[in-house]
Amino acid sequence: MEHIGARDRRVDDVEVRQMRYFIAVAEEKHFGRAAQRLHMAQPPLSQQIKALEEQLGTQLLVRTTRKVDLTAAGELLLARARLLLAEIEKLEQDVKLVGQGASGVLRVGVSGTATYRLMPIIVQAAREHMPGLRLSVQGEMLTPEMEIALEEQRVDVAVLRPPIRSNQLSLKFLEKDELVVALPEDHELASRGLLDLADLADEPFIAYPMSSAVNAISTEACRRAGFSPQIVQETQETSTLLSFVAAGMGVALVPTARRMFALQGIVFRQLRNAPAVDLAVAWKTDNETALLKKFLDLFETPATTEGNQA
Amino acid sequence: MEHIGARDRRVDDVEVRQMRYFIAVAEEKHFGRAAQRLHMAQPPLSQQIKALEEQLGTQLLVRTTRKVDLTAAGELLLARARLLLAEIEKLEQDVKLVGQGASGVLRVGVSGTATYRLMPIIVQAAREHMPGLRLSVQGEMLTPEMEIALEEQRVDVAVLRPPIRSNQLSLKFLEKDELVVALPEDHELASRGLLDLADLADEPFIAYPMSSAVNAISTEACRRAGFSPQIVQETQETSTLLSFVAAGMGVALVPTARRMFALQGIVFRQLRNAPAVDLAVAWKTDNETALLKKFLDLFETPATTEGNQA
DNA sequence: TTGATTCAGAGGAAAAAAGTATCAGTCACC
DNA sequence: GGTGACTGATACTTTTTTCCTCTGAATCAA
Repeated sequence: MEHIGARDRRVDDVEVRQMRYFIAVAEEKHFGRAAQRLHMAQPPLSQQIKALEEQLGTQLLVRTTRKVDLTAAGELLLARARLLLAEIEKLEQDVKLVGQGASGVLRVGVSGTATYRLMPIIVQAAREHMPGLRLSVQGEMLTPEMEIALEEQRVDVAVLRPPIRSNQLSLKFLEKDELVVALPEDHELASRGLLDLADLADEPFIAYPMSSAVNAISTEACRRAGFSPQIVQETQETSTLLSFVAAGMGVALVPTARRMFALQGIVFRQLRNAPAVDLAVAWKTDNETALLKKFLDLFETPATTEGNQA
Repeated sequence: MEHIGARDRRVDDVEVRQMRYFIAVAEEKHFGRAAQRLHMAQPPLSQQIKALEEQLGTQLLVRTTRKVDLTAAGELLLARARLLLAEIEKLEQDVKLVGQGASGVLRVGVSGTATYRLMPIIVQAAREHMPGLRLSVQGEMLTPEMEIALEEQRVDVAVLRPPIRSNQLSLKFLEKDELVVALPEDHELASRGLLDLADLADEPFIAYPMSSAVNAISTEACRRAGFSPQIVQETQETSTLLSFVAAGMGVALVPTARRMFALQGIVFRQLRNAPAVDLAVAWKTDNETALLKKFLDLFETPATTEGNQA
């Protein structure tokens, strides 16, 4: 005899068409209207639904001549079938796109805070517009690291904070992020809405490493505000940095994080005349891959505020 | 005339049957054998594949009379169609279960170690407080995987290790697990009761993948202890990981496992100032099913140690 | 060149789906 | 309580789709 793989069944398969039919009926709660919506007559629709119920061995609808209702199983099927159809449509699109030649792998480096805020957006956009593209993301990097990685072609694109030293790289400005103050929630300054940098003159600071752009800007801003920050702890990872703040070890200046970590024990407060750091996307100028170009195009759409990017 | 909703298309729909056919051909790389496997003749199979290609407007296969190969689009379709079919089968099962009187089905994703320790407790609690609920559990997953699965609603709840990037998800803190050292029982350090991380500086490490939270925390902790772990083997499954340790290939850091594997050949040792990883339950914020709410309530009862969760 | 192998096409048979006509149950309303 | 309007199911026919058999064209090995 012959072994029949479970994958190769035939007859009693639920088909996409049946799911569409079921969704229509479930949504309209009315065979007639559903049939109309599907541009078909009512009897074959009834038949298909009945067949579906038989295939699943389960009653999906409670029919009276007066109205149609969903059983629990029907509700489940409705919810999941909708998702499934959406997935199938997405798959169709993706296959078409890949058929038209969008595919490959890009290695992306991302700087500290952008890892959590911007990167998911980028990944999402890439998924949408460049399906088949694999992104290999390395987060929580510092600008100098990324410069070297770009030059050595260990990454293809980097989301970093200018300025950069290298002249082999190209930059595209993305946005300007104001720095905000991260405070332990029980800190006395936490009760105030808007702070001056000078208010922090005597506070212990948790800071990014010296080589980071955020640190450079922060230190410079403090100097102008008339004090030199007392750094008690230095750390590269934003998540770690914020844990230190939560633990009450000090305060920190971090780039605006609109919907950042709902981190317990931390509050964010705005600064008057807040210093700001730029965010830009960088790539090696002589890298002229079609894939890279298309990826960079993803950054075009949002109103690319042409700010200064030094 | 009449507006046709995008959901209600007809003719050019990709059907489940076609996907099955395509998978067979793609796997066999041979129309004849695929047809045999599908219990049909070869010509109709060719026709269906051709029709599929036309519907997608994309070439999926490169045929010579000598062999069949996949295009990039074909590879994509193969991978995704497999997943899709698996989901459809799962859906069928779930609908049947609910039809037979289960009050509902929740799909749960669970991260590595929690699979063995916490999951049985959860399942037990669910059985007790929500009889009729069927849990469909997928274990040994990584946080990024689960995030995507939650967003795409392929799972309803996930037990994962923060941090998460997505902002569509909600989190509820569960517990903090200290990392312990897993050692081969004949290891020289096994004779000591409490270890320092620095003791492991020269040991070969078996580690979870880079994208896992445990790996991130471990690596960071080692860095602080003044060394960079030498990773000789990477693996996703805790059971596999521990087998490597048992085989004497190296040591590993794993989350506390009170009643973990009584795996022969392994001993666990505590660490001084042990790093810890959080465990949380996550769900898609806009999923407001009654079933999900009730399930989440199960996590309320234990004295929810309010720790900070970076 | 010949034979074996493999995929595609043509035309007819079988199966599935859709259409038409009709029936039977329920409810609103007089 | 009877009547008519409305709704979904059934019976049967027509149309469409899928599948099968037979055959042909292309490729490769000997």
